[in-house]
Amino acid sequence: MEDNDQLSASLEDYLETIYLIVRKKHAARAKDIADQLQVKASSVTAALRLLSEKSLVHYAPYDIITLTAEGERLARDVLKRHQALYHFLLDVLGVGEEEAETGACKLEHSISPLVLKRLISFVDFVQQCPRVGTQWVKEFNSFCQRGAMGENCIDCINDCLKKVTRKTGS
Amino acid sequence: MEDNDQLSASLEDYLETIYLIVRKKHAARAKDIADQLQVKASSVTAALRLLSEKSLVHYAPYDIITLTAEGERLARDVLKRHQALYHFLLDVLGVGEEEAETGACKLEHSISPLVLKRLISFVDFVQQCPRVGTQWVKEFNSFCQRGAMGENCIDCINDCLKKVTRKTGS
DNA sequence: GGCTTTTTTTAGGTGATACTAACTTTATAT
DNA sequence: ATATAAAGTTAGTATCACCTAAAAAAAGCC
Repeated sequence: MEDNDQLSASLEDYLETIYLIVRKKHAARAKDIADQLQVKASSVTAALRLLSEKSLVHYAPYDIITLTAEGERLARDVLKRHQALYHFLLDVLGVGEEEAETGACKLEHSISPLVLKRLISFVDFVQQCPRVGTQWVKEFNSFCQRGAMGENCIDCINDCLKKVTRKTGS
Repeated sequence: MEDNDQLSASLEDYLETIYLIVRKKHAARAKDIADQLQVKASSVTAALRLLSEKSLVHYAPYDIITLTAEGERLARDVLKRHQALYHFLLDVLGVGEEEAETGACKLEHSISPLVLKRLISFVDFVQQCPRVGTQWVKEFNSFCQRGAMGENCIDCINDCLKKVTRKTGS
């Protein structure tokens, strides 16, 4: 009765898509899923039967589609991976929004729990750490464009120090 | 005659494995590949026929296996992705060696050229930038263990500033 | 209600990838 | 050198994930 095995990348995509549609429209139709994933309706039917066998979706022929509790849990997990990668790609690596989105879509299926956890912490750390922060990320972008370190490292660090001193007042 | 299409993750793995075996032992046998990739010998034969059709390996039944120039080029490319990810996971995110290795193996097939380029630059930048560097990476590790920012941010930045001032002598 | 359109399912096919089992070829060891 | 072991191939099967084409069900409209 239970699903021991991991989901395939494909089924994870179906789950994620259903979750997003349900969140927006209360329930999903096969057509919505097909349009979203750019597959034919018959492929959706096949996927729904597999997900139904694994008790991840409530599905009966011609009926409306929703996620089971377990299905929703897994969908949230996929989405969490997606968003962590998206933010890393966009806010740290500084690739564009579109590239961050497609990149997250592809990578989300092969990132392990530990790497995910670390990645989330890292984006958090980069944004929180006064030694780094947003300005430093911009510095990285200049580095990428120039292909070399900037000249004004000491000024950069000094600016950073001033900012922290001012903020904490010590 | 030419291969327009992208390689599958599976064939990339075969190519990468063959490259590594050839580099170590001059030529590869099907058995080596099967052992390395944890598949049965018959699966290797099938893969070799596909790679041979794409002119990526020199292959004849019962004969020894080597890569063509194009095969080697592609194998190096996979390996480059693998190593970039490995270093990011190990040296920046600070997951262990084993996790970095398995993580790189899984992610290497779904990373785009742009993200790859950025990731390589990023690891480089983190290691070169005086504002960041090795010490900061350690700081990130503490952050991960504690789950919160450290208390001594100003000292941390001051240390960093001193180090840079000393080094450049200005 | 009945007709048309849309949606969904079914049936059947393709290609990729791996498997098992049986067979062939090559290597080894006495 | 020849029997046995190891390595490699072939043939047939299974799964996954997509497709097309055609049938069935549901929804929308007069």
